[in-house]
Amino acid sequence: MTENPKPEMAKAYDPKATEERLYKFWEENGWFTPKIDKDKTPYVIVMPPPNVTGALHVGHAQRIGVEDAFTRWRRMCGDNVLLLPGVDHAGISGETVVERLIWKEEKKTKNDLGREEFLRRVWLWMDKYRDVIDDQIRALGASCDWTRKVFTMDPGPQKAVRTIFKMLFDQGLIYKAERIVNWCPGSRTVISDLEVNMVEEDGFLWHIRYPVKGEEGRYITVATTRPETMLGDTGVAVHPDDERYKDLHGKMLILPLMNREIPVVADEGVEKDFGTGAVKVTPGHDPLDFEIGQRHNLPIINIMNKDASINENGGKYTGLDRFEARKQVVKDLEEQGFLVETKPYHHTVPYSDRANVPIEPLVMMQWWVKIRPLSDPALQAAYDGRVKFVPERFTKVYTQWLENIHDWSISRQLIWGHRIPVWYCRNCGKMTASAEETGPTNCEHCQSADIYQDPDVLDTWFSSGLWPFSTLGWPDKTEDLAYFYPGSVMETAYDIIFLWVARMVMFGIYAMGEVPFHTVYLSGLVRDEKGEKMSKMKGNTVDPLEAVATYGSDALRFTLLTSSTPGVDAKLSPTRMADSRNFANKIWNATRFIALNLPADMPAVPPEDLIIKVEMPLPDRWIISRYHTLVAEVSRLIENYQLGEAGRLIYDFLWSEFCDWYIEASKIRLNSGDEAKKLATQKVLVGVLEGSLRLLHPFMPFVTEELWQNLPHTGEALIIAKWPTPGKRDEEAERQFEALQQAVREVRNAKVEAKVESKRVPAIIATKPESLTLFQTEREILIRLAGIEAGSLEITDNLPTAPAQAMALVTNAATIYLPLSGLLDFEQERTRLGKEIEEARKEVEKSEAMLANPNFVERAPAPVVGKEREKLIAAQERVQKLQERLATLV
RNA sequence: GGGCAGUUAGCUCAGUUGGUAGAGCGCCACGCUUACACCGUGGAUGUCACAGGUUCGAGUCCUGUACUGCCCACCA
Repeated sequence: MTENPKPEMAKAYDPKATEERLYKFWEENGWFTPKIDKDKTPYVIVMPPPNVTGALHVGHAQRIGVEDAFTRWRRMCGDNVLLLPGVDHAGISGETVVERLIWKEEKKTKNDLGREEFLRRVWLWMDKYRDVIDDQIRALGASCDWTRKVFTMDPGPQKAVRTIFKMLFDQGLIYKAERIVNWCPGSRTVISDLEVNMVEEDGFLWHIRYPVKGEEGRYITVATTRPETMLGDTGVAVHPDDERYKDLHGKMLILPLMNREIPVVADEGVEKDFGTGAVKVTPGHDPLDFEIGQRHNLPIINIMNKDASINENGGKYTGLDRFEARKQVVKDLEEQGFLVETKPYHHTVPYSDRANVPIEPLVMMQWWVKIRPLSDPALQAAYDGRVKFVPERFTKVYTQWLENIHDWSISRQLIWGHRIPVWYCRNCGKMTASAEETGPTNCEHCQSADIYQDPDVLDTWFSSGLWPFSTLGWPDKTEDLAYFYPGSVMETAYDIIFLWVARMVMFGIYAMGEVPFHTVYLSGLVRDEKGEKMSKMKGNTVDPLEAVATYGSDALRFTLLTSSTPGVDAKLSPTRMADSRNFANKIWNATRFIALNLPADMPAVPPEDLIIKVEMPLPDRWIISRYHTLVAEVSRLIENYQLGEAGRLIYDFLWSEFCDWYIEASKIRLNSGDEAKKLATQKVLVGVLEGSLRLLHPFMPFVTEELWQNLPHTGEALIIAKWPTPGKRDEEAERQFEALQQAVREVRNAKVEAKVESKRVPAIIATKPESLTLFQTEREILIRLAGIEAGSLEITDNLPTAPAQAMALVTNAATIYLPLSGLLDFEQERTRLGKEIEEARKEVEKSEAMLANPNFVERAPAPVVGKEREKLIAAQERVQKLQERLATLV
């Protein structure tokens, strides 16, 4: 194994000094790379491949943190774990990035270069940049198997794409059709419905009148938000039942500006109550109009070029940009008296998610996936629970979308991407699909060699949908595929359930006959401090590498994991990251304290050796018991995907219980001079800390590994240490220690309240008989932690007369007198006791009321009622003792 | 138009089988106790958005309302 050179422990934790070294240590020892082993259970998370074109943002950091936390947890549980990394070629944005670069440097377009040359350039760019984000993933500590890293344009995934395309094509599930599609004039390609955003805008609703042919002075007034499209109008539609227009059905209108005759048609799709009740029909440029046109056999006139300028069908407007044309059309209509009115109108406009410009609906021939045969099984998988969502509510989001799904347009008019593996025959005109890398040599129908390939490429999400199995070698029957498919958990953000998750399920079932993962864990979005979505344009992004540099990788990860709940957006604040950094430093110093004083031959204390024995000192029994509780809780929470809550529990345990109480208490025995006691204590210190570090490792991999290496241990590394199993608790010890804690807190509190200057105060403790032994045995804890003057401390269960010049502190197990001779202000003490009595009385009243309710006593579970009775008795005793004391102060 | 979340201490948020509200930060007061000032000790602050209901008991379940955010949807 590769050695991990460890320096002396510094006074504060320095992430920079450890992170890179440990990552290398883990990776070089092969712990990220699972070996196929039939006797072990595989656990697989295929990482969502980030786009090559962008650096990682904190959202990625969060997801990678979640993925790696589950991965590390299962690895420690003994599973054969694979976290598979990859990169996506990012279709449109990949192409755009390179286009811009070439334009900037050479003032050339991709058309100037030609397909082959442009592709060559893209590949050059990709080869240079596709490994850049690897370093970021490493910096975040992801324990992924780099030997299996995949790029969506690698030969494997390329083959997978061609293969599934051919399968679907041959079965008629991929087809070509002319339909109205979303054309993005910015990217000059078709995009799918999911890539269209509806953006609210203030626009206008223009009312235009169309003269009725042959009826001088009669018009139909239509309303439109896009007057320029009238150039392509081939009809006007009204509702069949609309009395206003009934006599006009079938009549002809004269289209203004174009002087074309267009018919009035009656169609159910028109809303009578909206606008004027009459709709201009532009089948070439509007989805609804397209349908109406189909129903009434209206001609389709395309008036736009690919860049959304008006084409030769636009009369005098030919060559104008669509927005220029709009102005001009409105102006002309107004001048010619056709414009009735212009109303301001707030509406939604479809924008291209890719280029951030309004899309243009166009009628075009494109490739489609006939989706129902794929979506129905994917739907079924969610219905019957073969695919579960965390949180559960997203199941409905998923199913509702699939229930209403439309065919998927998969062709893109781009160069960069998976090219459609279909060849056209110039001889017979038929199509040949092929999965071969080189394509077919002849038309499969007429054997002609005169064939050429479709120029388009596929939607990026087409290849992404194959990711869970294309990464493992499909369609080849590889060992990886047989062993690691299906995966376990798919972790991603909820905004790509449709774009990605649904398609993986569809393709997974189609190609493999089995769902690609049993659980979909959905992270929320990470927002900035104000709760706004982070984006480069707003400039409010947090660079994970900067956060890592400032606070450390563990701090960033711990913050992201503990400040969020699955599926809920989280705000990232620097103070939270500082908290987490402080936590890392806290456990660093706790370990430093423990490790510093250990004997050289100190044996390892594995968690399974943490067994409570009756002869152990109380603090040992207490902390071990608390530790076992923690193990059980944390394990349960992680199994239920509640990483945040699990992380918080570990934080509280280590900071509050282990550091503040156990370590402080342990100092007594460490300094006692008794070597046997010292060693016994050290064993518990080491054992509990080591076990807790195991629990914390998935959350803070770097510090925990580093600290673990500094403690006595068996095994090579924490990353491959065994996940602890909970042992037996000792509830009696927990109760006793709590009694001690209560006493200590009371004294500390009293000292502050009475403004005692001296560090140590005298005390007399009158215990209940059953607590006498406890207080006597743990005398040193009281002295040290509460700050009691050792020489004066008297512990008895038989105190004939209470000291007069003393504060009296009443706990459940004892009354503690602090004889502050001369310092005690009687008036103040009476007031204090009065307040305490009042508080205790309130408790008594509350409990009494509950217990007086027969319904509560009869119907509530026995333990709940019992607990309430105990509370009542304790409170009553408290009131009584406080009153007695108050009486003596008169 | 349909759907889904959120609304808890000054701030950021936890609170998953309904048992009577927590953490961190911030604030106030102390404190260099030989691991840690990236620290320790103590303290203050909440009709858990609002209105009903179910229940012995509701921050937690049901109904409705308000505000905020998100998703889906072919009203020109």
